Amino acid sequence: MSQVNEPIRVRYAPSPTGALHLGGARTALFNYLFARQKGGQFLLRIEDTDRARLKPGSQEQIEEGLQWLRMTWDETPLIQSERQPIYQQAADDLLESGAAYRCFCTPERLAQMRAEQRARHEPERYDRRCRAIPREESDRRAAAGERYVVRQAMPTQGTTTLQDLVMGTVTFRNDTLDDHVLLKSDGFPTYHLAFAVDDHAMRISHVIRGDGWLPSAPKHLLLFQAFNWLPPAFAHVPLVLGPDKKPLAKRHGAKDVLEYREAGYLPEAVDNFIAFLGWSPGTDQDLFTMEQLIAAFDLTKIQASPAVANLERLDWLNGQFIRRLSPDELAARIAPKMPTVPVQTLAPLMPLVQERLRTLNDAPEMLRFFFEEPDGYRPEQLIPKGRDAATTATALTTAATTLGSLTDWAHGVAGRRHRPNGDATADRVDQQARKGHGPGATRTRRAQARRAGLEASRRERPVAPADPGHDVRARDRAELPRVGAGGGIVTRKDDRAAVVDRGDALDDFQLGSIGAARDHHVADSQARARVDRSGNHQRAGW
RNA sequence: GCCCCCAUCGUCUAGCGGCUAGGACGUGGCCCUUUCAAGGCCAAAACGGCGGUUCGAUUCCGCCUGGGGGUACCA
Repeated sequence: MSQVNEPIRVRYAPSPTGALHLGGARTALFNYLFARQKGGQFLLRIEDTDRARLKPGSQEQIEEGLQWLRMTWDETPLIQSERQPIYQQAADDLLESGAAYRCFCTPERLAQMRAEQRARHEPERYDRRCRAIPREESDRRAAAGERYVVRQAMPTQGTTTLQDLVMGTVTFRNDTLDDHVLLKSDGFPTYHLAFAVDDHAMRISHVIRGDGWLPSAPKHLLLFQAFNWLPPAFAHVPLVLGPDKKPLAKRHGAKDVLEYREAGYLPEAVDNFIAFLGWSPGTDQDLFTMEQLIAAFDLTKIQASPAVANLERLDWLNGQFIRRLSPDELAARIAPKMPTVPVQTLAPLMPLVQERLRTLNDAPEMLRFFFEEPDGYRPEQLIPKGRDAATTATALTTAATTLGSLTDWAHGVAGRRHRPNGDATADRVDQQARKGHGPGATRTRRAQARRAGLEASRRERPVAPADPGHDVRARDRAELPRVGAGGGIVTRKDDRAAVVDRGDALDDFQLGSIGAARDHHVADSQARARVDRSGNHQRAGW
């Protein structure tokens, strides 16, 4: 079915009716990976034969999405609306050979016909009335200016079998095939005609497309046959569903892959994520560079069942990729998210956040205390549980004095000082699940918030809702200006500082929220953030 | 209604007649830890149902059920 020794040429053929969504991006990626692995071409075709649904700017949007995801195409995209005469000619050829015929039925008659078929519980398809019109009469009526469409004349018996690279062998009975329209009365081709004509013209070797096309695949095969053309190989990939098991691209999640860019996702993570929607290399490796994806990709390993997009996995992947960036690279990626901060200022700060980021958009909030005055505390917020105002004031004053005397604020990369991983032995003991709160719950709330933010296409994550009566500290964290998020990374430089932050009154405190300490920080962010880069931050390649 | 596709943990998946059914995300616990993370260890969690074929079925076949898609002068 596929050509022997023909060069590999594939295409992604969106219709410009909107943005590039995750499912479309995946179809494009599968095409792209296949082409690059085989040393073939990856082409673009704009299917804009439906003038009614066309959306201006959509093509640019789709192209930008593809570019962001690092999919580059070869050759100039083919625009179907510019090729009308070619389709006309193709339809004429089919008319001539008897593989198609003119249909003069009005939309009203067709509607009535279908209504009757439905009432009789019969399959709804064209009753082929016009197929019986003699050629001469057909020509005469057309010449007289009567409106018509061109329909494909399907064989009435036998079967058509498709060898699909993903779905396997699929057989259709020809008598169930509809004489569908090839050329509309406005002179534009339908998808079916344009598809066959263009894939032939573009010398496409493999058609990798959504499995929504599977039911019409036999018609397409028959069409190639009618033209006496060698058909391409087919691979119908199952669609991507949203969390509600409904096809993606409709109501939920980001409709446009570019929204993922806005939400702070790395293109490499998104590529990795969508590649694994319905495909798996069959190994345990789950982090892949584009090059590795190209090397590992295998059309025949694509799952035949639809995949549900698990956005939590994308969050995790994104964190993994962020951690693998060099600090400079990370700073460059974060820079657009913090337009008021020069990238050189950002760079030394990266080790403070690199281990904790899940999206780039988390960075401004984590780094905020470097650049902003606190927006004010209510005194009661500063008093830890079990303390009173007086002892708290004393502690804060002591902290301010001690920290204020420090001159060197080198950072030890908190949490990374030779800290052997503990081995947990007494594990299986007492695994009572504490539902509703605890660290896990906090994480879940965050993930939900992140997604909520994505849905709303907002940059800012809404503050996690308080959980009254349960985890007081978690609640406080949510309510306080989130300076505390940076608190822990406030530095400690030597034992002295350590003594201070262990000070009696401070043990339940987030050091970073201490204004005096913060002030000191703000005084000289550069010097202060001389970061220990010897840590675990060089992770080139994996 | 008719046609087509699909069916392993909540999710993505490995499996291609004999496996303690493996991995990942997420979840829970422990460890590490001044916070949040990250990391390490551990745990709970799946072959939709019924019939066949076979010495033996998650795996092959059929039916059912359940999803999904198509059924336009949309792509």
